[in-house]
Amino acid sequence: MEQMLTVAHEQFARRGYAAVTMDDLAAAVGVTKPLLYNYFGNKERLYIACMERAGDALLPMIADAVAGAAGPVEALSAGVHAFFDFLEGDRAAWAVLFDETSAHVGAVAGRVAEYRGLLAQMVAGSLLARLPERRRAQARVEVEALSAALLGAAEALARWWLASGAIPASQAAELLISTVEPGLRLRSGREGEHRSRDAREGEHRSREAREGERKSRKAKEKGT
Amino acid sequence: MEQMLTVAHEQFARRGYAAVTMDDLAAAVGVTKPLLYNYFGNKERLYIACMERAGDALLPMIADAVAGAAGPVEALSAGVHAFFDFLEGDRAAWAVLFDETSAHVGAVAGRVAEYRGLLAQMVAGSLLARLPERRRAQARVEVEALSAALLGAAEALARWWLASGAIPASQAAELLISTVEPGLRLRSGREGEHRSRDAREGEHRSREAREGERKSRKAKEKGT
Amino acid sequence: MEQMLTVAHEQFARRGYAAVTMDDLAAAVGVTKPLLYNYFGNKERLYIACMERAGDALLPMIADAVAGAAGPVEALSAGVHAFFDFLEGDRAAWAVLFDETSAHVGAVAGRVAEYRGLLAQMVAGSLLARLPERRRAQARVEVEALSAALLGAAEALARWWLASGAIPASQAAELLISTVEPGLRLRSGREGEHRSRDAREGEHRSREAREGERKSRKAKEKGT
Amino acid sequence: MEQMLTVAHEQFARRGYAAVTMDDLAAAVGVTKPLLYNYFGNKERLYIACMERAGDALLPMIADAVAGAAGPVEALSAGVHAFFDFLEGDRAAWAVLFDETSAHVGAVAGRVAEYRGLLAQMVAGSLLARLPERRRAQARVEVEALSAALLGAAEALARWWLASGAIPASQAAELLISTVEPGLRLRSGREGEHRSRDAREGEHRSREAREGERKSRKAKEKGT
DNA sequence: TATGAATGAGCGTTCATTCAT
DNA sequence: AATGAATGAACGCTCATTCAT
Repeated sequence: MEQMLTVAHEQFARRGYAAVTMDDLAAAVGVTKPLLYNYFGNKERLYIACMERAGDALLPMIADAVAGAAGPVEALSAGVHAFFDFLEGDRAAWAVLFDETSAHVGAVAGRVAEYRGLLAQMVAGSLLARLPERRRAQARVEVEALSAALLGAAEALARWWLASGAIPASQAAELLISTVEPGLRLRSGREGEHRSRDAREGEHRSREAREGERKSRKAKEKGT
Repeated sequence: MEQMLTVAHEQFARRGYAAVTMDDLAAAVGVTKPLLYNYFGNKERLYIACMERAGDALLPMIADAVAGAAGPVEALSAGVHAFFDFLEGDRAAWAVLFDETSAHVGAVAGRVAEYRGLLAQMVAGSLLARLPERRRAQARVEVEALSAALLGAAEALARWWLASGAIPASQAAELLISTVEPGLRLRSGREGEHRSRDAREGEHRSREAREGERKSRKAKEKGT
Repeated sequence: MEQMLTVAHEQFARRGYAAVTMDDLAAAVGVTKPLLYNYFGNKERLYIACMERAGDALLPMIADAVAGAAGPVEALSAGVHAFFDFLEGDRAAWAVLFDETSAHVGAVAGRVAEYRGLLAQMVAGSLLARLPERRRAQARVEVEALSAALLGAAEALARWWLASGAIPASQAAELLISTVEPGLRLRSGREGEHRSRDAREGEHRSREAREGERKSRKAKEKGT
Repeated sequence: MEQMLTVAHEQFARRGYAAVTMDDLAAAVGVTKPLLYNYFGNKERLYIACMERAGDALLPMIADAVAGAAGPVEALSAGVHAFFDFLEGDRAAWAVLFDETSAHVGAVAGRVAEYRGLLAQMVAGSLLARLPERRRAQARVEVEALSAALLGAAEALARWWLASGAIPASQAAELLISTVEPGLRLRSGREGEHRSRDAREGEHRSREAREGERKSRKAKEKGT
């Protein structure tokens, strides 16, 4: 059962949903097709099971990273790093979660959207947290758009990174963060309009601090 | 012939390459399958024809916009705006050009990669233009990564925009531009060596520090 | 019209009836399909037209050769030589006349059978001519069988000769003639009752002997 | 599985490779197409399977018959009889093995050629066995041609016999044998240099005479 | 007379899915 | 709990053939 998922995951990730047949899978796992159907019902549900295993590993990782961050800036950084760390750990997981080959397949599309939505919410949450309460409502749409864009950037960068392998995952993450961070800061500043010079400077300082926090928090988790 | 492409384009965009059958297309166009084959040879080539029509409309638009810009900043802005203007004019074009449903289909994959590559080159060109000659070579990899990320952001934002339609295209474009612009400016400044010594050292230090921390953490994990 | 036939003939001969499409033919001739259909009605009839051109050239050649021969022996020789001369002059003609790729195609089969039948009749005529009037009726079936066998030998030898080209056509013809001539002479002699009693008995004996040997050997095998 | 082959064999034999569709076969067997594909992969391979069943039955029968023969004369006789015995046992087998309807179909052509080649080799072996060692090399080409002719005669006679059924199989076999035997004996004698000078000259003369007659007659025709 | 444009019918093949055991 | 055997439903593609002009 566990091995079925593992093998299926690997196959889907490498060759895409449509290109993998149930015969292939059965042969690769070393069981017969009816067994696959007994366990997973149909191909879609098998794929979704793979997705969920990956999603249920990725989302908490990011959620924890974000939740453990001291402020919005740190949350973004921690989230992106968590994302690339995850990829580094399981390159295939990514492909199953976000490969759009399956995006048009009925039941799968919903599930993919769901995961994307959860991620987007988390990103949006981070972004909104930068804003003072009273601005949030009116900025919600823009934040939604920015979340989508941010996720898209992360996905595309991840794809590039997986394909080229030219730089370390953390460097890729840093690249993305450092590119959007100033813009986001300006935006929240503008939207917030009330930040003191101190806060801005403090931001600079607190970035290093946050990194440290993130790192130490993760270390603790392992110990758990 | 033109109508065939139009209808096929619309179908592919809406339902994805794999989900559209030649029978569907023939029925939708109001002709018979053999006619489709007479004109386009096979399904792949029909899809590619749709893609090319879209690509050959999109690429020059962006290229012109970028070429006509006064400087790097304006180029980015003009390019992104051109991209969203294009989408506004033909929403489906986008999906056919970048829907990954077809990415695993032999001959199509190459063509998709080609268009993506051209776009990425254009973006990379804009980004590199910010750098003084002698820094370009060593920054090339990072620029490649940034191009991928930027395109990903634009694609994702476009997808969101097409799905929600909540804001005007130009506003979506502006959102993306204003988010990445400051970061890109900082980067090119830094890489261009025109920054104050302080800024360079500060950034440099904190970056190395973070990297170092993360690395040591990961090393420890391995030991576990 | 004449060129159509020529090109079609060449195509059919080289690639076989089924493998040649009307599109191929139209393209090879340099006209459009409807023209082909105007002239020949359909593919079958076009093929038959090719066959007839070849058959109407081959049959008279052989008929003349046979008719001009001094006696039965010479008739056989002249016929076989005429056959191979014909092949030497137009190698493709052969393939269209006797390629069995088309043998199962309705209307063609009949026409092929017709030509074969005419040839067989001519051969049978030669063979029967060796027999005195009153024996002909009772030998008719055997003569029919021999005709078929002889034609088959000639066809197969022709195929081999066309493929290998190892010896001149006349030598191939001579090979066939010299191999069957003695047997046919013996046969007509025997049937004609002009053979000495010794010859008849000798032949008879060896025949029974061979039969006996064969049968007993088979019986032994069964016991194994 | 066995029944599939049997039915397919019968269909192919009766209607030819091209005329039989997989749908026909499935319906005739009483199963569905996918099952056919499960077992045989594709149409070609199914046909080849039929051929092999026939070939693997025919070849050993002939090989054994030839091998068990006392001398060259007996080998020929035994071989031809084995061939017709085989046909008598399974009339359809023949058609599948040698029907040229399939000769142009890629993978099949090779297999057909293979079987023909094996048979031809056996025949050629019998014929060569008649010759003294030192003559074999130079006679090889003629023997090849004779093998082809002999096989062609047997095939054609078989076709005639299957179609007419006018005489017993063994009589058909005997007819062929008695027709070629004397000629082959003469040939091996001549090549073996054991013939009397008279016989050789007589043969030689009549041969040249025939050639001369033929040639001059043709020359006259041209002048007409 | 000749064609550009179009099609009806069917073929080989595949795949997710399901019984009977 | 697991399978060997089987299938319904399409799918991409081709070909001989025919109108409208």
